[in-house]
Order: sequence, then C-alpha cells, then structure tokens
Amino acid sequence: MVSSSCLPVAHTYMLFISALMSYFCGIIEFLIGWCYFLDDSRWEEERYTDGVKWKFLEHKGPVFAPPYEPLPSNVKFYYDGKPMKLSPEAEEVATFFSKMLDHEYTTKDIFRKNFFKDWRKEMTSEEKAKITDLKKCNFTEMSEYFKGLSEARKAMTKEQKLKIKEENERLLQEYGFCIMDNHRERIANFRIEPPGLFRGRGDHPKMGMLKRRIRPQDIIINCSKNSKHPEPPPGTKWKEVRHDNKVTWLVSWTENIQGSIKYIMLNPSSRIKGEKDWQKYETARRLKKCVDRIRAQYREDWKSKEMRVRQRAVAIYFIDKLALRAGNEKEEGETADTVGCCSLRVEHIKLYPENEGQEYVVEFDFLGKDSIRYYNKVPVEKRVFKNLQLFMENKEPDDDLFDRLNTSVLNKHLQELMDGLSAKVFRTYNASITLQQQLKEALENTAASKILSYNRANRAVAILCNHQRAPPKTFEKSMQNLQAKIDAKRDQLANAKRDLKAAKADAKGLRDDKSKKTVETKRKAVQRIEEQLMKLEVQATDREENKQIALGTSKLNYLDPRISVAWCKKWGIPIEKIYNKTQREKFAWAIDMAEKDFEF
DNA sequence: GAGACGACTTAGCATAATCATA
DNA sequence: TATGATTATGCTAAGTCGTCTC
Repeated sequence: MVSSSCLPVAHTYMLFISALMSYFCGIIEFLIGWCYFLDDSRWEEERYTDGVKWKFLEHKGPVFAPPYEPLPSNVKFYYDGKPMKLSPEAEEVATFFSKMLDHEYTTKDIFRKNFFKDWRKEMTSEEKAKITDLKKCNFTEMSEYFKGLSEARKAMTKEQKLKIKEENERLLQEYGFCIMDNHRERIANFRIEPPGLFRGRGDHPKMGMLKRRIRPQDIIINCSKNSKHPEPPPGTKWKEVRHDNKVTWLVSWTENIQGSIKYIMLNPSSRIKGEKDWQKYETARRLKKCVDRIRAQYREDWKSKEMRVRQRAVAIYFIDKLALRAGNEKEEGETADTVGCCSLRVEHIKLYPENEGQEYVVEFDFLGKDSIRYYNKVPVEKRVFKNLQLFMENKEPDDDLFDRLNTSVLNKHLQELMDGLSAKVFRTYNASITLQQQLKEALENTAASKILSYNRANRAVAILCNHQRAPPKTFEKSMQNLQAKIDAKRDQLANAKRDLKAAKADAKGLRDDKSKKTVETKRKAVQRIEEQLMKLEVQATDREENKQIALGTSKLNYLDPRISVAWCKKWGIPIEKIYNKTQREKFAWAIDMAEKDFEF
C-alpha cells in the first residue's frame, strides 16, 4: 500500500467530508464510491484476500459480430471460369478468403491447404463434389466488391461518418463498461471476435483454418449473483452463467483453432489491472534489492557437480543478462516453432572460442515469441562457455540445449530465491533499471533533446527485450521528405544569417534606433530558425534509429511508469510528451503517486 | 514429475483517427 | 478543403506461470 503522504489533498478532503457526514448512514457508502469516482485514487483501496478479486460485478455481456450479409447477386464467384452461386455458408467462408487476396498469406501452401479443407466442410454435397481445386477458384469479383465497400466507407460524408461514430459511442456506453465493486470500469474487448480465417504468426501450421462464429450458446457469463444478469439475444441461451469472484473475466468462450479459452476482461485503466501492474513493478523492485545475491548464487552454481544445477544456472544467467523469455515447451505441430531460454536447442547457438578479437563468444540465432528473430553475438564468462560446450556434447542439432531443465523447475528455484520471483521478473527489472540509469546519465538540456534522450533510453530497453517491428511501408519516403525539409531549413538559415549580417553593417553606418531594432529582429529570426532546424534534425535522428524497433511494447509492459513520471516532474517535461491519452489512463496510478525523487 | 488447463500478460500488425501540408 | 503522413487505438495471437490431476 502507498503511504498516506501520497494521498492527494482532494482525496483527504473528501474523506474528511465523508467522515463529517458519516451519521447519514444511508448515504455513506454512496459517498465513498462517489469520492473514488472523482479523485481516481482507487489504487489505495483495501485489497481482498484469498484470491477474491471482487464482491460485485455487473455488465451487459458481449456484443456479437454482425450476422453475415449475403453478396449482391451481381457479385459472382467463378469456378473453372464459370459463375457459380454458393450456398450462404460456403459463400461466407469464401468472402473471408477473398478479403485476404492481397495478403501474402493466401500465397502460402499451408494457408491455402487449411482454408480449402475447412471451406469444404461448409459446402453442400453438390458444392463439395464440384469444387475440388482451389486453383480453379476465382474470388476476384468478390475481392473487388469488398475493396469498393471500403472505398465507399472512406468517401462517406461527414454526416454519415458522424452517425457511425455516434452509434459506436452508444454501443460503447451500453456494453463497454461494467460495475465492479464501487466503480464503473471500462471493458477492454467487449466485442466478440468475428469469424474469419486464422492468421497465425510465422510458420504456423494452422494458418488459414476457419475461425468459427461465436454464438450465445458458446458463451460463459461471469457476474455476481446479486447483479442484473446480462440477457442473451432473443431466442438464445448462454452456455452458462457463473459467479466466480476469484477471476477477473466477465465473459469467456472456447475458440476452435487451438481449443483455448478467450476472455473479455477489463481495460488497463481499471483498478484491477492497475493494481496488478503496480504489484508487478514492486516485485521487480524487490529483485533489485537481492539481485546481487542471486547473481553470486548462479555464478557459484556454474561450478556445481550436478548437471541440472549448472544448466539451471547458465539459463538464469541468459535470462538475466540477455532478457530472454522463460521458454515453455510447446506442443509440436500445433504452433509455429519458436523457443525461449529453456527450450533452446543446440542448433540455436554457436560457440566461438575467439571471435572478432573477443574471447568466448556465443552466437544466438532463433525465432522467439511471434516468430521474431533473436540474433545476438555475446562474449560470456569462460565458465559459461565451458558449460555450454559440455551441454552440447554428443547432441544432435535438434536436441534440447538444457535437457535437465524446464520452466517449471526453473521458476520453482527462483521462487525459493525470492518470493514472487519468476523468469519474467528479470525482464521487468532489467528493462526498468536500464531506463532509470540511462535517464540519469543523459545530459541534454533543452526540452526537445531531453525527449530525444528519453526515446534513446526507451530504445535501449526495446533492443534489450528484442522488440522489433516491420519497417513502416512509408519509411523511405517519409525520411526523404524530412531530409528535404531539413535542407530547406538550412537554406532559410543561411539567408537569415546573410540578412542579419547586412543589417548589422547598416546599423554600424547609420547608428540609429530603427536599424538597431532591425538587427535585433534579424537576430531573433536566426535564433528561431536555428531552433527549428535543430528540432528537425533531432526528429530525423530519432526516426532513423527507430526504423525497426518497436518502443511501445516496453513502454507499456516493462518500464515502471513511475520512473518516467518522476523524470517528467524533475525536468518540467509535460507528461503528454511521453504518454498519450491511453497510456496516461493506464498509468494513472503512477501519475498519481510518483514524485520527482522516485527511485526504482 | 509430466501434462493439461485456465487465467492472465505481452506482442506486433491492421485500421481508424488525427494532424500537417499543399 | 483534400490529401497524405503520422499517431492512436483495436484486435487477437502468443507467450508466462500457477494449479490441478494422475
């Protein structure tokens, strides 16, 4: 819990008011709730014990995907060059494919094979008998039709767009919020995922499979007994209505691709998510206090007589030093072949006793989460190197590097070293401590360069955590545009400087007030242009350095927001320069409680 | 201890909304 | 005011990790 000194004045004041009015027993509960609504200091509310997440939960249930609208009769599907009217079920699935025609997915064999197999399941027996080859299917007319619709949407009048916006807002107000205990909370994803073709990442064996439509009878509702239960659409029933207050979800269903459960949960701005987020960073701060001991321990364990201990110790070293993920085992053939630390295979690393002037270099090359490539060459301690050589001895490339280790064993060990410690805490800790250190080291002075140095620090973390993105499609062009702007600004500056020089010469000869004033004006103009130029140059550097790096993920999930808030307060940088609206909402708890002297 | 499962966090991409500029 | 660029938001896949069962 936060110390009472952190409580905002407004909150204290409201509590005082409510204390004064406490004899109005009937309204006291309402008042407290009202106070929390107003001052947003709900992070300081008492927490439940025994895994209870809430006492009261009421919501309106999910919003279902709109029903399928059959194609107009002039839009045709062709098989083997001839138009063919499809049954509504088969047609719907065909539209999913046609909407993706421009995407690389539809050129991939696995995607096409999976799609065709599932599509055929939706066909009538006549259709099934006729449509036997995907290559003979022509979806272009359908594809053009949907492109047309999307163009039409873009070309809508202001009034039409406004109408849609209003309808969305109405839906949001009705379904986008719930009441959890005393608060009206925003729901994250109140719309059920529409049917479509599964888009797995990387070489996913199930890409292209049909993601089926979710119906009310697939839905489990979770709410409190004494709440007004959400109504299923007329003529339908929920699969189940349950009242489990040990979980935070409001709605769940089982998806058909992997058979996993999907949930509707609250928005990151909610009390329940904010508190959890805060807790996560507090655990990472506890790791800071004992990380030296843990590091000494795993270094000691590199020498252990037991192979499993040595493997564990080297794995923790990687997780700590390189911010690798834990690496759970995955079911073969069910998902893309990706790995993390514990699931690394021999083929994923190469050992160099010497490389480019460095000793004991390990080269990592593997696909991690979301099939993002991790490539890194790092020098390691001799003992680690020798251990790795040993772990790889007499193994095939596709054998596990750490054959005596899995995430369960690893996390059990970490839990023993520190309460609440698991592999992912190292990522949070190393990310946050890196940001804090880098911000301390940055010496820039102006607001613009301060923000650049913040972005640099953010970038260092993104690189550590290997958060990559595809370079934006418009990157080259936008870079050229920016360069053109910089060139123009340079010319402008040269002109302004020449003007200033001339004005100075005039003033020297004339020695009157008017020409002195002119010099001053010209001087200011030069100054202004210099500042503008610097700003542009900073922007160009920032953009270039960010080409393939995604900053958002670390900002949102790994960097203790209190570090950023404190930094903003210390240097008088508006928080809006660092966090946009959504981020400010998510980090409201940190903005509320962090002072300029906050230390991670 | 293995394996399945459930609940939750973390992730990149697509699209919508907003902003800047001609 | 239209258009293109940029940023914010939405979407949902893919991880982590604890618990339960055998």
